[in-house]
Amino acid sequence: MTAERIDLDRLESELGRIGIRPDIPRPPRVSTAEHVAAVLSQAIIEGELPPGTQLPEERLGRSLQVSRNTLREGFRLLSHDGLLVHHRHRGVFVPELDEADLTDLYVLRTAIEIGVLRSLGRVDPSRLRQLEDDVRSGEEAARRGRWRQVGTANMDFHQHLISLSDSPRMMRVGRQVLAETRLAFLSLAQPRTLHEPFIGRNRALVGMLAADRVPEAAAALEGYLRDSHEQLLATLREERP
Amino acid sequence: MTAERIDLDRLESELGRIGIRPDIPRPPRVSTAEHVAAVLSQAIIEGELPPGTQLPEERLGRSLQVSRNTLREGFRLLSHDGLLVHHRHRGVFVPELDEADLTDLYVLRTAIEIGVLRSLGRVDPSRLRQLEDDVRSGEEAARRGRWRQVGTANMDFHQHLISLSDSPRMMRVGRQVLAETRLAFLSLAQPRTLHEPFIGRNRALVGMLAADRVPEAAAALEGYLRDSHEQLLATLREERP
DNA sequence: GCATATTTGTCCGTATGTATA
DNA sequence: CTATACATACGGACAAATATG
Repeated sequence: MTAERIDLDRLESELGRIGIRPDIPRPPRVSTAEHVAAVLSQAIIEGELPPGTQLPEERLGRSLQVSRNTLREGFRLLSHDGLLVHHRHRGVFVPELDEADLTDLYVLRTAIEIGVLRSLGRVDPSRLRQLEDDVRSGEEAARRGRWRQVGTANMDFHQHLISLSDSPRMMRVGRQVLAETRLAFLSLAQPRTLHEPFIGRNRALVGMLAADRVPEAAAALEGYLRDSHEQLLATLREERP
Repeated sequence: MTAERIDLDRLESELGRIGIRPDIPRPPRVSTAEHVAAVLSQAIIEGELPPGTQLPEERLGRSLQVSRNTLREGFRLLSHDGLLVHHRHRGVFVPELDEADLTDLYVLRTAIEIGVLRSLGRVDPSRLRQLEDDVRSGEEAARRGRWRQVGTANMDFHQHLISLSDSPRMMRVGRQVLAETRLAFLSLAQPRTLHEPFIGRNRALVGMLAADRVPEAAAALEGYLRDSHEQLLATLREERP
């Protein structure tokens, strides 16, 4: 209980930095519920709200300056892609992922990412620029020891990889699964050992794509994801005996 | 406008058959918003609400006997997996899929279904029973000329195929993509030519799985989906010049 | 195990904003 | 252009379920 209170307090102090405030107008194209969902999503992914945190309607509504009805609409949006869990008559919580969730997540993630590469024809080199940027910013963050930032760059890399498919639905599912994966990483305490090995492998992937060796890249990615999954599982077992 | 009115009238008359009524209690584990989403989802998939239909809050709320707040929560749930589209300040509508949507849908669908087969080890024969049942009920419906029912059996077949993965997330995405695919089929007027060729191919797939020739089944499924996609595109172009 | 307090679930009324006839 | 219908968003109310002592 106390822990949750503290987390919510921290959220409240962060809110101005992240988003909603009456004096900071938001783009008029976005509904309030969607904006709420975006703010909370970012807070969760950034680790502002650790797994297990409850999000009480009344209090959070006051913090975000939205009515309970609107807040609940935002909750519905987020709970649908696994970033919140809804316990009927108890409220919404930041989910705590277990081993089964992790395995499940990697089954889906592998299907999506491999599916993208298998559906890809030739890759336009100009579209690899984003991937190269992500690799570079990952390397840069690693040099500075900012391991959480390395994780963010890595997620961007995979999101951009998926967007090579030009398929909005693949990108949507990809966004969901990557957000949940990020959640799994966040609950673990060893960002360095988790992220470091994959910086080089990301660069290698870009190389294969640039050389138009897409099937080779697909095979490499499959091993990559298998290794990442196993390492994540091992770390989870280590930290939670 | 007039057409939409008529459709809604039909929905209202169907509502009792489908679900909500004050005197018909629903399972107490399900929130009203989720129940609303389930009812609407079924109505859309069954073709009760043709693509393009608007769902006005006030009127539909009266029909379903729920408040507008609750209805809106249900809308948020559905719009998130593509069964409703939300036009800001205009309302929610049953989506009309175009060619791009169709192609997009099949990219995702292929990734999911092929991903399932590729992640599969040996298949427990007892788990193929559901698939066999779906094939049989498809054949039966075809004999009777109930082509829409053939379509339903086909969707069940693919849902059960995906559930072989034992991955809740794969099954969730599968449900979404299959529901949208069903929507695409519904807007076309040739259920027979669309469904007939695939009855036999479903049976063949079960045969390969039963014989533990999973990679062969994966290859067959890939061709299957490619053909289905092309046929659907051709029909769409034919019916909408 | 019970009584109480808190939180969620659901509904209603209303004021405002927006798109369309 | 105005008129109208509808969605957006808010706040209050009460019932129902859960958590707390």
